[in-house]
Amino acid sequence: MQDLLVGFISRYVSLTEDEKKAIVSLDIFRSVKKGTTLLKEGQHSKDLYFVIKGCIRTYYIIDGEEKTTAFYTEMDALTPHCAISNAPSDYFISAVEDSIISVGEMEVNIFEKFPKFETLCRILSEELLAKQQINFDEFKTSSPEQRYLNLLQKRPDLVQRVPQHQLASFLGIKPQSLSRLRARILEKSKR
Amino acid sequence: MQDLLVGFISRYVSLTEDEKKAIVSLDIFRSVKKGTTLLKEGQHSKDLYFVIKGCIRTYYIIDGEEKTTAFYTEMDALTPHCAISNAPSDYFISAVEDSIISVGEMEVNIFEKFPKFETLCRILSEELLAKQQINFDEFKTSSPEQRYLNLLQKRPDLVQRVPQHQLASFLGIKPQSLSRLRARILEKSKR
DNA sequence: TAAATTCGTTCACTTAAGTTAAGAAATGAA
DNA sequence: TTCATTTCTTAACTTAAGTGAACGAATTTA
Repeated sequence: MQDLLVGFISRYVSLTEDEKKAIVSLDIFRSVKKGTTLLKEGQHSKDLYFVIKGCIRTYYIIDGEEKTTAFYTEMDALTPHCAISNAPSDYFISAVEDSIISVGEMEVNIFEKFPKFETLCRILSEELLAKQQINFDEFKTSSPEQRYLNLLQKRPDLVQRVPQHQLASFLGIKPQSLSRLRARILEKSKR
Repeated sequence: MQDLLVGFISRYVSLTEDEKKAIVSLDIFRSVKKGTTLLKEGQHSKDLYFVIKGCIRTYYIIDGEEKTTAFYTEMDALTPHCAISNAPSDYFISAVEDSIISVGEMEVNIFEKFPKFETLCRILSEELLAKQQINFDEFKTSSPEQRYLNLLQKRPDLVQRVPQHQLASFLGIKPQSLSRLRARILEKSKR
């Protein structure tokens, strides 16, 4: 299981045997049940998450309503804002399915101890920023229906494994609108 | 003018006099007229931009229509995807106003020559990623009207200095809808 | 297993954005 | 300065999302 994490990191920076051992010893592997909350709004935490198996999500609670903004599945890394900004978190993180995750700690002087880790973080942030930018641009420039069809192409698994009402807020609409939109698409494809 | 760039960088990493000189000598300051295109779709470029004065924007052309996705004003840094991914750009960058920008080059071994530059890039990417994430989340969880009111709070200058049709696509709507929405808000505030 | 809650869908109705078109105002170029 | 183009607004109509409610299905929990 540790190999997956080491393998993931090795795609970005080459690691010595010692470094591999250090990572494995630093990281804790946690098995979490569906619905478990890993981080709550208002909490401080320096934890970084890497999904080995399963699915976790981030969501806000606005006017008592859950607004899911992101899903993280196998081989996805999640760095909560509060881990780098040391402000309290303004969102929640919880498990969509039974999952196995690796939880790392954001230590104060980690970059001095492991300069390679800074390179890894730079590359990951840059890559993520680029992806995020593209996602945002696509979101802005398309309608809810297009966004749903786009999701079907890019992350077909999500549509299957995630509850519809969570998907809806991820797409920026209400659950009823997602239902209707799907019925509309089905209707079109019949004709 | 160089001081602004050095000052900006100094907020993130401390610089020696030699490093300051190196930055100033590496960077080119360009004065660009309103409407000038700095980067076109399909082009390859390793240029990084830092806005000293004025405003530049990124936009896609989709079905012959311009879709503005971001604005960069004083003290904003813009790292185009193509500069880090070495794929051709899929968007345009152009000046909204007459602007003065600093154009840096993304060199191959820059991080080996200047380890501090890697720290700078990591911090900037992390910070930007966090901001971007929050922006995206806010966008998803609010209506066009809320987004416009939000923009009025957060970047009131943009609403003044940027053409309405560019603002509209930035808000994810059509120019006509923005006009109507503004009229609606005005109507509400009267009553 | 039974009751209670949550979830997904459908419906009717309301609200707001997209679309097409037209005209006025501002801007830029000859 | 004048003409042409672009930009902004308004309007009428169309389309789709929000809202509130209802109901069956699925899932939890007692």
